[in-house]
Amino acid sequence: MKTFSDKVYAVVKNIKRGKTLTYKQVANLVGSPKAYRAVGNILNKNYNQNIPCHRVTRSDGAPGGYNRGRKLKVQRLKEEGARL
DNA sequence: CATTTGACGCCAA
DNA sequence: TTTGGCGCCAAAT
Repeated sequence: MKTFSDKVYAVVKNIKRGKTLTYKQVANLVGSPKAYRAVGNILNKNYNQNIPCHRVTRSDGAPGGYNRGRKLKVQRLKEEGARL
């Protein structure tokens, strides 16, 4: 299945440790720079453990949201040494 | 099938 | 600088 959501998963899963991408960047990589909305929506409904969605942040520098609590997200990013 | 929602982004005031 | 409003996409209701 090669749908928009699958591409999003692929991109997010492809994020390496210590690397962070913004929703806009992900949307741009999947081929729809304006689908940033959908990116967040897809990750939100598909909170998957095998997908490092905590490495996807907002362009404003805010961590954004998370399905298990933003604190955890920020904590993980800090531990991984991800920089914005 | 139509409408609403959502972890957003950018621009104008 | 902060707030408000608009635009866009996919999935859920």
